[in-house]
Amino acid sequence: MTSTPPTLTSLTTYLLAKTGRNARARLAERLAAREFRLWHLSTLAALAGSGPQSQRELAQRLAVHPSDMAKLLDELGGRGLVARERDPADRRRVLVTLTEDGHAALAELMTEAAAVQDTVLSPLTAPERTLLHGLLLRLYNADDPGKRNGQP
Amino acid sequence: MTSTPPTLTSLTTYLLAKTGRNARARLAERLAAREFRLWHLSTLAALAGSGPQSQRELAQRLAVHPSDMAKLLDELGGRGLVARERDPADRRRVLVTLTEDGHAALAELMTEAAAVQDTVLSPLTAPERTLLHGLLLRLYNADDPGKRNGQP
DNA sequence: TCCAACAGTAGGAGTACACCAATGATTGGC
DNA sequence: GCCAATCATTGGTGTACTCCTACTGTTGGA
Repeated sequence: MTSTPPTLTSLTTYLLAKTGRNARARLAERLAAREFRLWHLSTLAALAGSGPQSQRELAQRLAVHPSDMAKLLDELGGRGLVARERDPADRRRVLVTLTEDGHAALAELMTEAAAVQDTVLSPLTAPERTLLHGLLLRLYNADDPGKRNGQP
Repeated sequence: MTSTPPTLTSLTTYLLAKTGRNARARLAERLAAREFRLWHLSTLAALAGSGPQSQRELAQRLAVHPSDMAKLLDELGGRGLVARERDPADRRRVLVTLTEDGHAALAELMTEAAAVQDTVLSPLTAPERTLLHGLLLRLYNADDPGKRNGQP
């Protein structure tokens, strides 16, 4: 009875938006159980991936407003997951580093993410998943620069 | 420290969420230029796809709160895109029908949606698009019933 | 005939998100 | 040494969403 109008399901982008939002919501839910939000995961991952960097860089990389990045790092810093210290070379900047606990937390959260992914992708076989990943990656990379700030 | 830093793009679900949200935002933008929102499109499509029906049915089908559906239909009705008349068989219900103008509007909006889709999927070849559509459709159908109300 | 259940409506609450403006500290170029 | 530009931070704004509650009609069964 709750069938979606065929008009909409014929749009690939509709399916993309829906399934994406579903995955996102599921992960957000599990992160919330650990008092985390999606941005926290993204931020930790960015730090692990690109090393210590200034808040400005971090904000730009994640396309977050600098003021929001400050708040995010307050939260992560308060839990000891990141360390903030003034850049001795330029004391305006704050160098953000992932702590040991930060690495550990990131690993945990990524495990959660993998679990969610396993659920969401369960209808697909392993080779199909790789295929999907490849296709999406190409879309993602072409996603390009209409940079409004945005989602984690 | 053998660990390669976990990257977000290695998560298929991350790509899914990102690209989906991108597509969604692009469409929303174009609809906004015509004073429409995504729910309007979904609602019109549902009416076209499943024929005249009560507001309750419509709300359930789209997973919108009934009170919000009332507001949506106010807007669509005010523009002459849907007609609302009491069901003579059960005067509590209101039967919602797509008008001529409603069909026309739906066609226009679907054209917009197709245009957006063409942009978003531009990195893929035609057979790849069909492939992607098939995979997503399977994810979508398995998406299943954890029905919180939600997104258009 | 009465009443519990249901359909639709109006108004508003709560939340999450992206954004902005003002402030203080610091820098580099002149 | 001075000044415009830069970085971080604070506090607050606007806007969508989603949800809830109370109220009006209406129905079908006891």
